[in-house]
Amino acid sequence: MTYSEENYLKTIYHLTSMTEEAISTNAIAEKMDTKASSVTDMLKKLAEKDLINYIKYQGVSLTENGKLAAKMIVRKHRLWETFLVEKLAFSWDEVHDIAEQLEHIKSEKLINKLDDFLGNPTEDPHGDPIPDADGRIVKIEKRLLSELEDNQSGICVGVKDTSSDFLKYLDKQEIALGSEIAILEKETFDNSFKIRVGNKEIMISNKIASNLYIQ
Amino acid sequence: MTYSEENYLKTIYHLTSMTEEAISTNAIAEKMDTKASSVTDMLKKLAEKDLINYIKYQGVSLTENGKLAAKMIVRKHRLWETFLVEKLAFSWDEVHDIAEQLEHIKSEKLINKLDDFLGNPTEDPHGDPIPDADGRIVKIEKRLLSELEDNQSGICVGVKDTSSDFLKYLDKQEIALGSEIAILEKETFDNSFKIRVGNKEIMISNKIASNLYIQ
DNA sequence: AATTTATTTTAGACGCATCTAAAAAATATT
DNA sequence: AATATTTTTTAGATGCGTCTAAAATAAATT
Repeated sequence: MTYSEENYLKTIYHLTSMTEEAISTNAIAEKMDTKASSVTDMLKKLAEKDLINYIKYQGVSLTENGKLAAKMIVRKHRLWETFLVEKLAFSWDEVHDIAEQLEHIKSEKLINKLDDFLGNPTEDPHGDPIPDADGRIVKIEKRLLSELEDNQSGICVGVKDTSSDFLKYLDKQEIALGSEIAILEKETFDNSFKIRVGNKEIMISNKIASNLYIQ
Repeated sequence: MTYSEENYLKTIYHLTSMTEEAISTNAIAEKMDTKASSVTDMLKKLAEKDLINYIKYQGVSLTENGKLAAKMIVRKHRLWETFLVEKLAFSWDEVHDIAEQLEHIKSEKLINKLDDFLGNPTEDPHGDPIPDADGRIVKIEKRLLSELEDNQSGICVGVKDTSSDFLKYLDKQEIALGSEIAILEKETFDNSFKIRVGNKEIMISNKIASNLYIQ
């Protein structure tokens, strides 16, 4: 599989997890910052290789082959991210672009040895699950912070938005995976929250609360 | 720089270290298992970017820019090899192909952090020097085992041939970096050697002796 | 239901890295 | 020095992934 094919497959996989319906050509093009015509060309190739189900004008879905292949790319991405943060002391906002390159390295033995070296982690530095060598994923129970009510609390176990900007904001507010977060007050007017993190009290917008996973 | 440009540059760098003269198009083509016409095309591109000195029909040499760029690729290759052997427990005959991929990952920060993580090694698992972040190389004093005479001895500090076949042979004979090797007898007829490694006595051909570096 | 708008696909082009076949230049041989 | 051989370059083609512009289809609107 080429570098480009892998990127398409991964994108389709991620889009699939956000909706029940078939994925549209435009959705893929937008996510990959490319043109719809380029996407169409690639979809033909992926369908030819039995990685996606593709009917002209009807969008696509992953075949079992495609889903497994996509999971293996995600596995590599998340294991490399874990390596970068845990072993090389990168911060969680720096690792995405590098892992984006590392995920295309072809060697099953490498990735399995890396997995062992890291102690077979089940989640990456953003709280996202890492598929095992067979593609199995350990689902963790989690809710968005924005779904909590007054006086409820939980542990931060992941982020929905993994953009560098958002992660840097969290660093600034000293919110990390494992942080205990308690809702002190929910403002009904704009759905913002007054929360306590550690022993600090801060205000966060609903947008922030909608991107933090709590357990 | 593209993946392919980097490979050409690295090849020219390695060929340069074996001769004083300008590198021929054919030499590059043979080493890279490609056609001379493909090489010519690439040489034009590299010359355009001021990475090589190229005069039609006269062969090529690296510019200062090109030499530094090549050293950075070699640095990456050898640091990754070191990582694979030291941290992931690969054997020294398995790492070349994977490092061949990893050497193209683009991130200066990554490679410098990896360097630190490994303890700033000066040599890779085959005894080859690892250029530092500025391209400096610590030259180690070494001779070929085949240059020694009766009753001389030394420590194995590197291999000239890094092919998987040769490395596997060495593993079988229990010869590794750091092994003490003593010449018991040199056979003048075929220049083969009777040597002692550890507490074993074995016969090795001149070809073997000509690919082992001793200090 | 007809028409407008949006989405998706096709057709044809381009850059990159490669190739084959032929031409040009350098080198070796007689 | 002339000729033969080898090396290198050029010319033109191919596959991959991308693009623009235009055509085809689907969805939304009146």
